[in-house]
Amino acid sequence: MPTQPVVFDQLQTLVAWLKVLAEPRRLQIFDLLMQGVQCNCELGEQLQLAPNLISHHLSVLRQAGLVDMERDQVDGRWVYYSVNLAALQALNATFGAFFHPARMQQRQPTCGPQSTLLTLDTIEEVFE
Amino acid sequence: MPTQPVVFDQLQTLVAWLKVLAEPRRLQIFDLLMQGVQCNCELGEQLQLAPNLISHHLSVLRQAGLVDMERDQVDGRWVYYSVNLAALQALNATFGAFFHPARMQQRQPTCGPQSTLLTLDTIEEVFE
DNA sequence: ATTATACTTCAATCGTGATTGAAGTATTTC
DNA sequence: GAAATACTTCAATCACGATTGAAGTATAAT
Repeated sequence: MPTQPVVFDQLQTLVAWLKVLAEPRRLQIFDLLMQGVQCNCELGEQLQLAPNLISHHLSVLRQAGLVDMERDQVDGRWVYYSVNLAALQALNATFGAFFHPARMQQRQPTCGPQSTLLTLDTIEEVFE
Repeated sequence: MPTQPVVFDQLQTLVAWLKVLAEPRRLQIFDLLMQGVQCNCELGEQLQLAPNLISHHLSVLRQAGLVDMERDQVDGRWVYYSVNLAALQALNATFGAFFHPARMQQRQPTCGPQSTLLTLDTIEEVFE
């Protein structure tokens, strides 16, 4: 029985991130925040989306640690949102590692007729 | 009004991929296929999942172009699945580009009190 | 204090997609 | 040709999450 290629926890973390980002509006919001700090109303105007929806999506992004929030020092009614750089770096590194083409391996199925075919890799084992 | 940072189509494509992969079982299946060719039954045994579910997830992965399918030449009842290398490369490149930390930019909100504060970038424009 | 603004939270509805179980298909073996 | 195997497709249920609308909160202006 082959060992599990990626640790379960890593996979769960990756799925959590993917779930958060696999939503058009949310990905757009994230993308807009890559352009720099923005407030709810700016995002809403650009995406033609109601403020409560923006707020909701931002909270999801925030819970995932992908986005930071900061209240205005002068007028506390305003809230500014930005991408969390550390999270972005972690995200990028994890994605890059997981989906790196070099991780792909050669392997024959262990069941079906193919499993009995000899490959260049296994043929030497037979003669031992 | 700022220009849209990423073209809508690109974003949709990315979301489509993310949706497909943002599912624990599916990501596990994809991860297992990174180890090499496998058939339905092998995957099912490793994940303790019914064959029809495996089949369903594989068809989703296949529709997204991420996974290829091949019938056994000797015994056509057996079907082998593998990761599509070109798709993996495209995926990796797109993710890498989108989530690259270097894409992050400095920007001040255009509304709220912050918008009236002068920055080093904008202060020279004022004197023109 | 009262009102207005900017945003957040809550409750309810709606839709998409995961899961389940059963029927269907393709292929090989007897 | 009939039975068996490996897998696929279909129909139905279930659950999670997006959306909506309304109430709630925090802050500032009057």
